[in-house]
Amino acid sequence: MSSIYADIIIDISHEKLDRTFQYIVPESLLEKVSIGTQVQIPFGNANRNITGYVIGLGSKARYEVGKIKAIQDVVPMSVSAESRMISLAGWIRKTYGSTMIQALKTVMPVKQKLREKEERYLVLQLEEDAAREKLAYYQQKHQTARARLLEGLLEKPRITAQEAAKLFRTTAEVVKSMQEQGVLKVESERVYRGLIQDQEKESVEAAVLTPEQNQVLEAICQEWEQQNRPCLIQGVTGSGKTLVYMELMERILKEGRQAILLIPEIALTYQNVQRFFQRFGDVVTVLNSRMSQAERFDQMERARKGEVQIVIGPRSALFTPFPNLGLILIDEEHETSYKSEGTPRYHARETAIERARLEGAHVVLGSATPSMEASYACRRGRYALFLLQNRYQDAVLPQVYAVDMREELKSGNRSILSRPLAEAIQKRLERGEQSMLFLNRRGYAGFITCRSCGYVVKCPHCDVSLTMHSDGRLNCHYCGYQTEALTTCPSCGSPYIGGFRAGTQQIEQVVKKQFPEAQVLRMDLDTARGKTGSSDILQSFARREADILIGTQMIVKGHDFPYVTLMGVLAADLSLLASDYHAAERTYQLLVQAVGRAGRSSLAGEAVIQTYHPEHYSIQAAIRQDYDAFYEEEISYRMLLGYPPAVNLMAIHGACQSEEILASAMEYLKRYLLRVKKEFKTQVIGPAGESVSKINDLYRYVLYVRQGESEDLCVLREKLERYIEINKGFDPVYIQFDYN
DNA sequence: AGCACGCCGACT
DNA sequence: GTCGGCGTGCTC
Repeated sequence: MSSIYADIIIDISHEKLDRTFQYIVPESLLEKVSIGTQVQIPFGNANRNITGYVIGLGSKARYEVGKIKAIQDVVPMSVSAESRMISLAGWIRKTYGSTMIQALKTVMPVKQKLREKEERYLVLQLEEDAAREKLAYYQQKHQTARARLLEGLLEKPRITAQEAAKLFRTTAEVVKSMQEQGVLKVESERVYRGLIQDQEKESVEAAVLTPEQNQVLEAICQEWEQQNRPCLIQGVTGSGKTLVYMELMERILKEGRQAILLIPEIALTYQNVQRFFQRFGDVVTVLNSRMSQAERFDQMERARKGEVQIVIGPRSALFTPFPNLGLILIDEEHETSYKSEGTPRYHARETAIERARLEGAHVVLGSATPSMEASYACRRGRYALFLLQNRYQDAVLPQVYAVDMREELKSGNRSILSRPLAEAIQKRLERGEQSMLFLNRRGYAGFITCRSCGYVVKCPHCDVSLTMHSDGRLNCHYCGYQTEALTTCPSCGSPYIGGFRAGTQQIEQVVKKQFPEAQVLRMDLDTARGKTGSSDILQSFARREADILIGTQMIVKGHDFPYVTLMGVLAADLSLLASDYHAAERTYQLLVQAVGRAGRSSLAGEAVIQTYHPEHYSIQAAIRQDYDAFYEEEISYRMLLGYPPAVNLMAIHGACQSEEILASAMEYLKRYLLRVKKEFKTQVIGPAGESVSKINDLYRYVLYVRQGESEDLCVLREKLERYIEINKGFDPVYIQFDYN
């Protein structure tokens, strides 16, 4: 009978120990040891007793068997935040496929950065004379390491431990003995960084809920007590979801538990979180991606110690180590930023639900345009659905018109602005109201093509069209490659080569030309650079310093401008052209969001949607603001074509420098999949080149596995991982798995 | 991180 | 000899 071995990570924060060690699980502990268990183990030459965490179990030894020691003891019922987070990492590993170390690093960004946050300073404690004397003594005694350090300290009496170690090659022992001799002192700075200036908690403006909001609130609390399914609040823009969130938080806080609010990165602005500061004061903290690792870690530490009760932040805030987590709220649940792009490719919604399950917390999702996944789950009874249908203070939804750009072209208008939209802008200018123009997507605009032969200029490293900037240079959005503008077509030599479609910059030029008297602001990735770039532009617009704001996605997310009464959507259907199955969903969501920006106050709003496909159901549904109609159309389409959420889909991404090796590797995978197919009732599609088939000189292929019913895809993935590991031929190929 | 081991100059 | 400090390498 063979032993069971456990992979254990040591609870010491040092790069050298940032890996697993294998230990034998003694038979007496077999029952008690599982992934996430906290254990006592002998470590090092002296077998000193330290704590570790089990992050994997297996029956084969990867180390000289005689040298593997045994686990000493299991720490009983370890309820520490760590061990719960390790269980969560285990789930992420199993569900999304990655190594345990990678999963741990997403769940605990702590470990590897721990050293950076604690700035330890070495401070000279002696007077100059005494120090010189000591230095002479060290030199005379040939205590070279101490002499080096002391000499350094005489130059600069306060130095970080890190710097000292690098400059004078000191070791911990030297520092320790000099500290004991009273030559120097170790000061560790424990100042929390990344705090938003403390905000006075305002004398409780008694939050008055509308009857509808109150009803939803009570219904959710009831659900918590009964089935505790994830709750989805589907509320039209301006229905006051935030108020409901705050009430829910209030109740959780009263129970002595903590809450996490996830919001999309792009909506993380000061004005959006200010309301939470006003209501809850300094028990709230905000994380964002502009913060350094160290700053974020400090805030996580405060949460762990119970100094804060509410954390607001993007996807990664989901892993805040609260001692007694009660509620996870996910605002704008449909946003794509909740899906991780790196490894592991976890989804915040699913991961939140798992974390809540592990810790006995609640999950509440909110959106005006829920993802197909969430709505599907509601209709299947896996989530509970709550509706908020009335806009706050009786604001009315804007009037929405679609303009068929084909008709415009037929009647001789070749401008980017249709005549109805131009007229509407003119009216706003006369009335002193504001307009916003939303261009559906940067990157689709500004292709360089030859009008003679149709050649499209592409990046030599990536299979992506280059886009032209205002200085005439050509840019690749994937790898950053830049080149001079072309004057003749490299393919046919024709001089008729140039920009074709409009980007935000071109629209700005057209608008300025057509409305010379108007003040125009533009906001896109170029103008919104830097820490304050985007909020400067938005604030300036909010102060009515401009009449027209032109921008990409950024301008339609969560900002309220009371004097905006017109929203013009240019190229509404560009996102329909994207080649993945989310195209219609994205289009609908963007349009509804854009339309919702107009007329958020007593002034009546209007939205004009310019499109080449006015008959498409996503555009039709957006015009009528009819979510259910959109959902029904879309879900039947997904069922028909076998796309998620109706069907489970797993993508296997392969990348390799050699196209040949990649192609044959993917072919092998396919054959393997077909062999095990009967067992799993799957359908295999591909392999095919990705929509962007080459990035940074790596070729990329994708293979899809489709599966109707159960969660067998995970099992299949694990089988594949084993198959790939065994066969050396896959070594030069990067393979990544992705769900839905 | 903490510990042992081998190395080296200094002191009894 | 042997003591105390230094530098290196290892920890399942």
